[in-house]
Parts: sequence; C-alpha cells; structure tokens
Amino acid sequence: MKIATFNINGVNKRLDHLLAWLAAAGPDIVCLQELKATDGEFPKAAIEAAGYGAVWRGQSAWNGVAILARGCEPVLTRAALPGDPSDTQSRYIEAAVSGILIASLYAPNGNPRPGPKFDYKLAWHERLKRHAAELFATGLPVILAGDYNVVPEARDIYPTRSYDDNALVQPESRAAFRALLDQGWLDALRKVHPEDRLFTFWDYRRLRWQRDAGLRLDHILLSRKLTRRLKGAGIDREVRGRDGASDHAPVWITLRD
DNA sequence: ATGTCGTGACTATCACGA
Repeated sequence: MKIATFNINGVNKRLDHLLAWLAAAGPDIVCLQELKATDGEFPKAAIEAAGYGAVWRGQSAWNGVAILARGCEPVLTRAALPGDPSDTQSRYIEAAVSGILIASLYAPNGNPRPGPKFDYKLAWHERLKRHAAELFATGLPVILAGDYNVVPEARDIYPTRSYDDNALVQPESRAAFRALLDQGWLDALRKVHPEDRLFTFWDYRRLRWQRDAGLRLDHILLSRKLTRRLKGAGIDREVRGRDGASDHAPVWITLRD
C-alpha cells in the first residue's frame, strides 16, 4: 500500500498536474493541502473519474485539505483539529481508509515572526500534540501526513543563513515537531533514508529549485502499529520540476500488507 | 529588502499569504 502527501498549492490551478501524478504514481491514499478552493469548488468529478473517492474541507482563497482513496470512499472521522472552536481555518481532516486512520494536515506557516502568526502556529502545534497523543494512545494504526511547516533539523535545509529568522526553522517550531516524535510517532522518510538529503519544498523565488535550495517541510508520521510495516519511502522531485508546478513535491511511503 | 507565485478584491493593478 502506497500513501502520499502533496501540498498542491491550488487544486484547480494544478488539477492536470494532480491527475498526471495520480496516474503515474498510483498512490492508494493521498493527503492534499493548500486546496485554495471552497468546498463547492473541489474538483470531485475529475478525481472520481481518476478512480478516487475523497473527503475534503475547503476554504476561500487559502488553506484547504483533502484525503483521497483509490477505489473507495474515505470515512470521515474529523474535519477540524480539536481544541479551539473559534479557529475557522481549514487545516485538518481525518478519515478511516482500509483499516488505517489517516490525517491530512496543513500547519500554519507562522511568518512573520515574532507576532500573532507565529503565536497561532505554536498554539496550533500544541493542539496537534494533544490530539496526536490521544490518537497514539488508542493503539490503532494511524498516519499523520502533511505540511508541518517545520524543518526538523539543520540537515533538512540547504546551507544558508537566509532562513535564520524564519518561523520554519525556529527552536520552538522544531520542539513542536520533536514533541510528536517523543510521543512515539515515527518520521517515516527519515527512517527509510537516515543519511540522505531530503527536500520537499523549494521556494519559487531566487531560483531555489534550479539551485536545489530546498527544505523538508512535508512529513509522514506513523503510529507504533505501523512502524514495522514500513517498507519504502520517497519524494517525487520530478513533479516539482514541471512547468507551473506547486512549490512542494509529493512525498510517499509504502507499507507491507 | 528582495525574489515568485496564487487568489481575491476589482477591471489593471494592488494587497495578502506563503
């Protein structure tokens, strides 16, 4: 079974990219972020025609998350991250697919820092941590996949000083990600590729793709029950190189049956 | 500070988020 996460940066703007990648990569479950579409604008018919059922939570202009499942309908379990009913941003959706509970998440970017955006980022991660602990404690097979907007370690970014003040690399941001690993979640990409340079995002500006000036922001975390099923993992970098591509590449893992 | 995109205000640029 192949499970992927992809920050699509506009699901309608890049629908042809998405469909081409689905056909080529053939993932069984896909977590999407940054739909940049309202619920009504989600391209349900095209995704259905490609052979995928879907659940989604959209929002006008920004954010938006979805879960696709090949040949079946995901069973929605949550459409918001618990802990703050006043939070209206569409950044979390969770569903049951093929005996796995899977979440597609899009953590806040947090820039500029310091300020309310960074405070919101940390508060959101705190809520994620609380919910993740509950999920982990169930003992169920659970996957938390998405754009965490955190560069976990120094080796997960190209050598530069230009991100020193950026919310993506701050100690508080890294501590939030580390706290999930401390609960027992497995960073699947790093587990499969312990020594490799792993980038999943390249800013549109300053020729960062051409220079391979990337960052690792998109992560797939596995609960205890799934760690021994982990078989492979990768990043579909070629997708980032296409004309009009998202600024993120799809990230995937494979699990033994 | 800047770079480059996407979207949504509004009709040709500008604000905002990333």
